[in-house]
Amino acid sequence: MNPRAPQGYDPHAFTPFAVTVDLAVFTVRDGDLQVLLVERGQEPYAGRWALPGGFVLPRESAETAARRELAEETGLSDVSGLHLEQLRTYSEPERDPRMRVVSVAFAALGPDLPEPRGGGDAAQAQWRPFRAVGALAFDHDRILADAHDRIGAKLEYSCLATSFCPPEFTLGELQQVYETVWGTGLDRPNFRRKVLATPGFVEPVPGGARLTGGRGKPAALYRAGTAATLHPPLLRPTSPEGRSR
Amino acid sequence: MNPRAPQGYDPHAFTPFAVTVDLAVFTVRDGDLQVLLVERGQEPYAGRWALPGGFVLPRESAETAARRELAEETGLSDVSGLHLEQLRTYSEPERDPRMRVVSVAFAALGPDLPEPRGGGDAAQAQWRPFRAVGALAFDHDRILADAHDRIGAKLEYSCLATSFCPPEFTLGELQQVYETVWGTGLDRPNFRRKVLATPGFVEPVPGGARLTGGRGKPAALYRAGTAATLHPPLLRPTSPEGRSR
DNA sequence: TCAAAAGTGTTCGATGTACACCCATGG
DNA sequence: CCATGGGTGTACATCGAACACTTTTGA
Repeated sequence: MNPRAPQGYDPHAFTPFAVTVDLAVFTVRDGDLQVLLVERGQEPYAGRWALPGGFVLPRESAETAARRELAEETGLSDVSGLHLEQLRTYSEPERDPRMRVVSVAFAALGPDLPEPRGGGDAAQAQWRPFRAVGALAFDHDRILADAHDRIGAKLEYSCLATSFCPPEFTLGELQQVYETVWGTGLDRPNFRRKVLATPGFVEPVPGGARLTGGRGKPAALYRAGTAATLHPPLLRPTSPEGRSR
Repeated sequence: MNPRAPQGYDPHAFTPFAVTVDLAVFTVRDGDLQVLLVERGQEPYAGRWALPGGFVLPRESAETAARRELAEETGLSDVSGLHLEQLRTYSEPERDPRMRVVSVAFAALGPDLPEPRGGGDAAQAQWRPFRAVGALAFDHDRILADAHDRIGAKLEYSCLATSFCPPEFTLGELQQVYETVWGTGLDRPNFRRKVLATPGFVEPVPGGARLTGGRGKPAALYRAGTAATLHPPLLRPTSPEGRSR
């Protein structure tokens, strides 16, 4: 805050900025990490894919705006359960060729979300495999890469992975989240022990069991626990690669 | 609305915001964690302490603005070596009673920085012990607490601690950074081994040695290495407390 | 010669890793 | 009865916590 402004800011002391939110929404479908993208309808970057987002309205915070946009873009009526996390703010002067736009970026995670309804205009929205995403509009490549890095890192020391799972899930599904985001394989017995040894990470659903692949032994079901952080962390394999996949 | 906008945004689609930066600048002096604060000269919150900061100018990014403010407030001619890190953005509609202000918060770290020159006006700037900071203006309590949490967490898995040290430092000084920020004691022999076992964390200065407390064996000197992250991390003691202090 | 700070060695339990093995189910 | 995925047991290397001990300096 500028201590030199008399009372009420000097109207010439600041430039007005437009403030937007951009969302990197991830989901795991069919063992594949996917991102929600929209196709731009007009210039600049017409026809290019971009992250969904929009303006922050006069009476809302960036967090509120992000959740509103998330609901609009995914078409979900209840997004209150989805994990939404502020990433960082992108404010390079030239990031939007038209005017000065500062964007607060968010990462959002959800379990196998439904197909998005197309946006109001010609713009369409779609889930795209993360690994196959090409060049995006504006600085959205960078935002998406930062979001993926953050998610990957947070899996190590937080209980975030359960946000990618439905309310009841098997340990195999939870493991697949880690493997899908990290792009590595993990040892199933050790993963299992590690997760169960962390109090509050998951809690068993008493009578639950589900067949996952159609074959094999039915797996026990779990719910997300109350813990938020993982002590000690679940580190991703260091050198070349894990094992089974 | 910006006249450059070609077929740009609908002028009614967005509200203009003022964008500021707020800085939580930490330093370690006399084995104490200190924060740079400014005293506000006028309403609102006249006479209250606040984090330094100011408006983002038309042609600069938030990062550039933060570094400029940092130089102005600390009075240092060269702040290029100081660690500056974006924390998050605070955008609650009512966070400034006068108008809509979105603030990008940064955390900055430096080794035993000089006394700040007072700001141009009645406002004065001072180093204050972090543990003794009272209620600040606006939402700066929250920002400061978030900054401290972030710094503490980053010490665990990054080489950030060297940013609190002068160009050449002893392992005892480095350890004191951890102890000061975390508020715990650490076992010196184990700390030493851990640091030296991490390639690129520190590198020895060939002939260097320094007496730290006036008494005792002179300590070898080290420089910051090239590594940025710590694998494996240097976790802070879990339960009640460490040992020596 | 004592206090204080740096630095080394060693023990022991916890943790992670790799892998062998058994269990339940559908085709 | 075999493939497939869930779940258990175990041996071994590695790491970190705790603490005893030596070294070098100033008073």
